[in-house]
Amino acid sequence: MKHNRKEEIVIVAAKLFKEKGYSAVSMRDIAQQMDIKAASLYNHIKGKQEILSSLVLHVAREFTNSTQTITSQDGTALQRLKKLIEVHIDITLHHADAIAALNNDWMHLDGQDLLDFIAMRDQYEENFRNIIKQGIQTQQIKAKEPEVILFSILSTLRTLYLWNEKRGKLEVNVLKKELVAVLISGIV
Amino acid sequence: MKHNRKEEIVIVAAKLFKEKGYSAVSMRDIAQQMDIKAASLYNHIKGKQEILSSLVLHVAREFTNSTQTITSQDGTALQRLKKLIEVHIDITLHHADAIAALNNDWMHLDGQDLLDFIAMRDQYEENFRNIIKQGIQTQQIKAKEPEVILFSILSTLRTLYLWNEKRGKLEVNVLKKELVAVLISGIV
DNA sequence: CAGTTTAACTAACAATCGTTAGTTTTGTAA
DNA sequence: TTACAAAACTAACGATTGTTAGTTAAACTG
Repeated sequence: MKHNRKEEIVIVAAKLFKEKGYSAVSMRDIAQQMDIKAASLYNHIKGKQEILSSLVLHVAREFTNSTQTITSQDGTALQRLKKLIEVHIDITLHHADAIAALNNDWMHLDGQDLLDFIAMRDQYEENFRNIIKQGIQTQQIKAKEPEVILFSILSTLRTLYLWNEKRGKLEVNVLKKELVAVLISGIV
Repeated sequence: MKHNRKEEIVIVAAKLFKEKGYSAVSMRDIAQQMDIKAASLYNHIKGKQEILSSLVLHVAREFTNSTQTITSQDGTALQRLKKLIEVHIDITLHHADAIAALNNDWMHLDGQDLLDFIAMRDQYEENFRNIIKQGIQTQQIKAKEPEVILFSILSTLRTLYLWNEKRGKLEVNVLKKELVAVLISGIV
């Protein structure tokens, strides 16, 4: 099956991208990690760009779909926000390496892929922003600057992939509970 | 003065590094942005590595020194935490581009520079961690998992450089006040 | 077993990389 | 104006980059 081998390449590449970034990883680096020669990679993929766009767009779509689902179902702003945080944690734990590329290497996407990514990212943020605004309107959330709240929560969620390793003993459900509590109720 | 020209190079390079990352920016890119040829850069700097280490180590030292100062002065954990957030905001607003490199390109440092950076980063995190633990002991801070609190606040602060541009109208002191409130007291 | 596809290989390409050497221009001080 | 230093230039280097062409060995399919 071609698919398996291609997926292997993407997974291996993601690990390397996470450590050094897209530009600092050569096709020969990726090949070496798979115990083949660089030219052999091209039996399975079109080029380096395809590896990146496979990685980034796939996980970007997951985020976009999840957010759409949450905002289409009913629930208070706070319930939605909690769900959003939990979903973000789930996706991060399943695709830690891909999320590194999504965070740090998206700007190396080309042409339509780049436009698609930016559109998805903007839509995701807009959904997030609307939930917060809704929460402020219904007075579930303090009337702080919405952008500060959005930025604060989103920063934490986006960097979660880095802390996933250190997490170690912390159970997923405990992590969810603690993080939801800290982000929503603060620390005092 | 040699110093001025070298600083110009570092500033220009920082802006490019922020957009595409250290590895994706060539010496020719930097030179072009300064309207000179790449070879001319070497009249002022030793090489590409020196640009990176100037950028990263300088601002890393600022963070380390500020944290040391805060922990050496007396004050409750919460007062220290507040001060730490404010100082972090100040440094970020003054060195937004350098912080991009510090966050994303530190792994491309070489030899002793890399070791020095890691040591400073670890020390910074350890100081931060101790303040939080102190706060939990004195019951100023909720008895949540310290690592989750540390990770959450630090993620937000480290990503602040990205939101600095969008901040736009938001006054520095307003930003400080809002962010301190959100990070410490939560949003409900 | 024969025929065909899959996936590896070697070799090489044009482009670009960081950097060096040697030279010329520019600016300043006597 | 002459002398010197600073800072630009041209040209080129060896290494590495992503990628292609052509070939060979292994693995299915009839």
